[in-house]
Amino acid sequence: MENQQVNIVISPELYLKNPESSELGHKIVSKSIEMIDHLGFEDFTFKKLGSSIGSNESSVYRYFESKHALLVYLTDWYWSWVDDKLVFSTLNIHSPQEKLEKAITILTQEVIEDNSVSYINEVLLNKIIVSESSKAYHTKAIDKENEKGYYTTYKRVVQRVSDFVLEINPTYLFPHMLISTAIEGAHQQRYFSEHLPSLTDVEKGKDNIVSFYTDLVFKTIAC
Amino acid sequence: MENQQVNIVISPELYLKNPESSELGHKIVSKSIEMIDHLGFEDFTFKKLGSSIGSNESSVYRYFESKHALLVYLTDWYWSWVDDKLVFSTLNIHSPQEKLEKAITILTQEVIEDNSVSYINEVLLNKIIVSESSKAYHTKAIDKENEKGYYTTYKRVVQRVSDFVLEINPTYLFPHMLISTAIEGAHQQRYFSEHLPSLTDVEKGKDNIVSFYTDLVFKTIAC
DNA sequence: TTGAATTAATAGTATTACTATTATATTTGC
DNA sequence: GCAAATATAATAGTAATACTATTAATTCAA
Repeated sequence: MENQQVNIVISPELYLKNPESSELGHKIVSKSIEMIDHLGFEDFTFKKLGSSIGSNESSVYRYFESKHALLVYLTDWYWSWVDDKLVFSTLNIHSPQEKLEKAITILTQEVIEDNSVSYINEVLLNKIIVSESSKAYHTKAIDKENEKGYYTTYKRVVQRVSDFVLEINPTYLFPHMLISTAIEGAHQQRYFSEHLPSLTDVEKGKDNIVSFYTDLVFKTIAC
Repeated sequence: MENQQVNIVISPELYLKNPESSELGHKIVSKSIEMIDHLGFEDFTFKKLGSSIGSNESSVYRYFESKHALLVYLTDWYWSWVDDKLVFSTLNIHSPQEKLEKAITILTQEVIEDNSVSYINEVLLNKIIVSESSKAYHTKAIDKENEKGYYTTYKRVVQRVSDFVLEINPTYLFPHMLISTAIEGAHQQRYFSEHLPSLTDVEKGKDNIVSFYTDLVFKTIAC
């Protein structure tokens, strides 16, 4: 899986000019991931980004209409990448149980390898998803953005894994709630384990999050 | 329960001047809840708040050192209120199962009555918790703020209900993860049901969220 | 009634999140 | 190989934000 060829295509609604189409675009995406991870989304600005890639603010604005739009782009990229991993790694699994288990692992594990796409650090991107991505959809413009298709990739991921749930238990009534709870919950628990550990039961050095959500999902859908 | 006398005391770290100590303080808290619900946290400003209560920006700053500090205050107030409800409504329940069920209901249900504290609209405050409260702790200053005790009330709520879990199953290893997953998950599902419904299985007119999380928790802790 | 404290009014600052304009490169079609 | 189109850089500017500081007016309390 480490050498899987990924070919992620992002919907044109999510940018003004495709950052994949130029060297500057690559730098914008690459450096923004580093800077958002390092500064946090609030303190990250296009001015700082521009100057740290030897360019400037207005050039960044030719690619993304706002800071928020860039965060949505990064989030969508992440979910496209995860969806690819899901498809690829469940392709040859026939047992529905094994398939679901694999999917939950992919959705809840920490990303520790960075080797899929040259100019995107997937480890840092995963950290951004954990600590900043909820800001992408907690906005007053959510309904308008949803209509424009900003969140379709994430919905596709939830739908895909919900379908695995239904393969195991076709009568289970809440597969989407269960899977979105596991996805968002795992991110939250990762954030809590680092900053508010008394809200979790994560032990130093151990990663209980994957097994916690695997257990939770299988117990919940059992007949 | 509707007429329970609530007496919520907020830790002095969470304000500069106690908003409970003056009429202006009441107005600040009261109106900020309305305005954050209406405008969203990003578009809410102390300038707008000041002028809409017939006062001004700098007077608001005498109570709260920043917009963010006010959100943390409101969040803490909410959890103090919920903790009060938890204690009060489980006091006379002896069965651990019933106690936990009651607690999960309190934590995951939508607030639909506003009658506890005159100048605080609990219905709107609950809506703010659902759509804005994650911004309170997703900040680069989280560790410093945690040290100052900004999030102790929330932790107390999670601890209290985790203890109910352990009364039922003393060998269950992840009570905090389970309860914080249920709390945050319920808020998330409420938000999704309104804005990204395909991530949920909530049907119009029905409130599946309470029963979904009750079922999930009890199945997960069963031996 | 004096003085302390609270609040209101005003002004000011650095920064942000943009938009607009122009100049200079770079690429591309012919 | 060159003109035309396009991309980028540089600069400037704007309205708003998130504050701080100062002073004046009002209220409260001994």
